[in-house]
Amino acid sequence: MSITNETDIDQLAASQLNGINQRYTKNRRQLIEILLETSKPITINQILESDSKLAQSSVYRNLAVLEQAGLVVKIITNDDHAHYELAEHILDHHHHIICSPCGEILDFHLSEKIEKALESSLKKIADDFGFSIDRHRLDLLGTCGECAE
Amino acid sequence: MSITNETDIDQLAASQLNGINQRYTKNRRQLIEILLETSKPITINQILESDSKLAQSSVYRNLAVLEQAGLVVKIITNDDHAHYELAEHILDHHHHIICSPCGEILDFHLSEKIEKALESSLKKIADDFGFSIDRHRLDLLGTCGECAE
DNA sequence: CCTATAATGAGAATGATTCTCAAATTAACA
DNA sequence: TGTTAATTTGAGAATCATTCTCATTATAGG
Repeated sequence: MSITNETDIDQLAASQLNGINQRYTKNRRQLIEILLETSKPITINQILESDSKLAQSSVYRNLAVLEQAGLVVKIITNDDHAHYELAEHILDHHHHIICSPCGEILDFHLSEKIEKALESSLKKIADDFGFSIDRHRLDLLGTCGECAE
Repeated sequence: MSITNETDIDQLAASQLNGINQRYTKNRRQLIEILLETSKPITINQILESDSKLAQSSVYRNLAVLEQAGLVVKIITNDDHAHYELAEHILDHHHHIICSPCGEILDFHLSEKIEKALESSLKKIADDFGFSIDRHRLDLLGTCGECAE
């Protein structure tokens, strides 16, 4: 499942924002667009560089709102600078491969078979711990080819 | 593989610190001890509360050194406050179940079968991306029983 | 026991993120 | 299409976890 049609995303965004009593404003729409154009998670600084008209404080605030609405996911690594990308029901379920030296993050997919096995395993574990689970995340930490040279 | 004997850990710590030209001092030993006593990842504040004689700046500095030496792992969630625990060759390979509301982190284990399947999958993926991998991490994000009430 | 080198502690500095508040925008309705 | 009330915005100040500084203390190795 993955949404690529612009209108669909706008409707979805408006609806999910509405669900938490927030408006789908021009600024918020622009953030969604920027994230759509990028194929990998990006930092606030990268967002600011991509359009100098954006106000830093608004970007922070709006990404937080979009995250609350479930439209955007904030990715924290051991690096400073959080990264942001669209939620999985807009992109699709995937995981992250992270280069520790340079901080770059790329998306990868697990085979459906392993993903399924993992999920059922995790469900059982969550039950044992008395947790209700929102999501899982799987990261590969290492060094990219460029940084290794 | 898991080390519980105190002497063994001291030898290991001394050796790994020595490997990066660092000493196994009383402060660093105490941090290792505190982490050994705790069965789950803890924050710097929790460490400071457990012994008021510890200097905050030294704890930060020494945890960073212990991390470089490969003795300690720093865990970043979406919460503020990083958590720390002993490295996997001292404890054992495991993953984290995180309560988003309260920030608590607990350890869990995957069945050996799934863990193996996952690892071989990840190895292939890393190759495809031209990455060399240090480790992987798998987190379950949700709400613990207590926070759900 | 000396000496050179590394570690410590207290507090200052840093920097990503959050907060504040006046101005601009928007939604809803007449 | 105006009017009004409520929300969002932007610029800069404030916050706070973490890192840095530097004088003092501890350590290793002769």
